[in-house]
Amino acid sequence: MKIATWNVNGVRARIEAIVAWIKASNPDIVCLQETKVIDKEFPLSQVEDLGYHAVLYGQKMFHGVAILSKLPMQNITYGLPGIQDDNQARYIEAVISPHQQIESTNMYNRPICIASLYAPNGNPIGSEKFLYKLSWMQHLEKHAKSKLASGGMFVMAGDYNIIPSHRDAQNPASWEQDALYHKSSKAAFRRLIYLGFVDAIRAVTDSDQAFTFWNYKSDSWRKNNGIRIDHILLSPSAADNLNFVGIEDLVRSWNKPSDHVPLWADLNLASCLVPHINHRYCLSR
DNA sequence: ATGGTTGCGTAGCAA
Repeated sequence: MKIATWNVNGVRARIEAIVAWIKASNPDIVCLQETKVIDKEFPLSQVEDLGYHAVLYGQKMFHGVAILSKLPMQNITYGLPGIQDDNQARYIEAVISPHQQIESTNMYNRPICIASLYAPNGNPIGSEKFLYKLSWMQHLEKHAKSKLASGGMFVMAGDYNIIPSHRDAQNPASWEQDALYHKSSKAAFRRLIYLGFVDAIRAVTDSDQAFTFWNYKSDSWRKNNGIRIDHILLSPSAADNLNFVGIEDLVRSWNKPSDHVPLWADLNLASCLVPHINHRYCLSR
């Protein structure tokens, strides 16, 4: 199961590129961020024509997240749990794989929970926006901890707006006064890792060139002045089934690109098949 | 570089 994430910077401006990329990449699940559109104006028919279901959590002008999936989705959560009176559409979560029986066996697929998130940018440092970024990350940590407690497969994909380490920027020094690279931001990301998540990219490479974002300004793409701020975090049971990880960086060279590129992780869910349990006593870990 | 670019929506903010 190929799970992709892409901050598209405006789904209406990007729909042609999204359709072309989906046809080329054929993901099973797509987490979108910065759709910048209310739900009724989302270009739904164009993704449905490609065979995807969609769940949407958008708002006017800013932010906005969505999940597209070839399989139907259940138990949708709109907004990051625990944030009161949040007026920013930055989180949506859905459960996929409805315990389908595999043909002519008694094996079933385990459900997998997918989150599409768009964490706050937080600039400038010291502002209300910065405090909101750190607060939002605290709520994410709390929610993620409760999700891990179940032991089920959980994948958090999206734009975290955090550069985790010096390896994740072409020019780390230029980010030192930026909220994306502030020590409190990096600490918030590490706390997610400490919970037990696996950073999908770092499971497969130590490369210092694994960027997902290049600023529109100052010719950043041509100079490869990039950063890695889009991440796929895998719960332990999801990470156990990780096959491949990829960054579709060439999408950045397309006409009218987003400033972010798609990132994906492929899980071998065939190895996640579980027998249908009929026993009276069933031990879980 | 107190800048540089893009999307949304049509001024100026957010990134």
